[in-house]
Amino acid sequence: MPRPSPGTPSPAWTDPDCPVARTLDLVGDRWSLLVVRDAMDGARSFTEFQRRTGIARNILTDRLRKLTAHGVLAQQAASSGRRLQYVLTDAGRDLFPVLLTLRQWGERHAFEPGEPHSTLVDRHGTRVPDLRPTGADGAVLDADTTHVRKTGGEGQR
Amino acid sequence: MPRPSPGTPSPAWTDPDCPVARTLDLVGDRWSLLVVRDAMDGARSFTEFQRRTGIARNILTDRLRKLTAHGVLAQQAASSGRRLQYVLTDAGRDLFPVLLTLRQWGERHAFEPGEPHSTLVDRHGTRVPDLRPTGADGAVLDADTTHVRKTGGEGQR
DNA sequence: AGAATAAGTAGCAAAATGAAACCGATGCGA
DNA sequence: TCGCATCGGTTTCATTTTGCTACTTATTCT
Repeated sequence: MPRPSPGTPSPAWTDPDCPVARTLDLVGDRWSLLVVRDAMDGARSFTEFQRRTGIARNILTDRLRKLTAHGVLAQQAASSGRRLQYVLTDAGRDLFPVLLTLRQWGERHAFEPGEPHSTLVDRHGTRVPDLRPTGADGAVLDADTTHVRKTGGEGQR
Repeated sequence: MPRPSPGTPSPAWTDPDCPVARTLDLVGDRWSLLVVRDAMDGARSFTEFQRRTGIARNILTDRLRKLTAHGVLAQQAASSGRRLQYVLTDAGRDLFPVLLTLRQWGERHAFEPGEPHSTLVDRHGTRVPDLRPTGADGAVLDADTTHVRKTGGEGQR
């Protein structure tokens, strides 16, 4: 088997040095993250993904293939003779914080004040608290208190 | 002017109850989050966004307009007679955690082991630590320890 | 065995994207 | 103040990507 690790996109990366851009190159289309969302919520089969997302079948085929090629999903023969299933890899499960922040932003900004929406809860049924970026010293971080340090070709100085 | 608040997409939402899906409807295309990334990094003008992202000019026009319509960016006449600029709104700045988790996932999974990439640092130049979802009790949360609670049409029971 | 279901494919129309040229309104130096 | 460069787009047109609606093949069920 080749290396499933990063898996370079066809022409090249949109912006090779930026991790945000690379992530978006891999999962930043209209559907991939919804597929991952549903995988986290228990979906395994083609039909189940199709039913939950409502995505067109040919596009779903393509996305499942790309996510697999990029190491986010893996195909696995199910226990009892069933057809094969798509399961999240470690990298796929690691998208949890991304889905969580997308969810929380949506809850704050994409619904009218009293409008109902699904929520994420833990084992005890308690609502998952807002994720807040903090620095090593515990201070809350935002766009104004951080900045991107570009990489010189050589090691970080 | 209508209400800038959420700003319903044309036909309707992909999945009206899901905050993840709504967020992706608003900013989940190939470019919007890169525009927001650059806005957080100081870009203000059309040309500056164009130069940094490399996006086609007509598409950039469209994205800036949509982000503005959705309340992520706002147009502002600059101080000294300059042309008008695009600045992040509160909702836009609140996308910081989303960009951060995308960045951190990319750092972990979209680069070869020793490959260099830009990093996010705080005021002191210290690398921003990984964002970890935790429950109210402080336990680390992931896809296996949480689940989505769907909203019945009526109030939560 | 026969029917229903799963998992795709194929073909085609519609929508989104990208590249390049074009354009009017500043801004700016001589 | 004239002339040129720049900014912030718009237009046009070709290429890609989506989304539908069949159609197909392999399982699974009864």
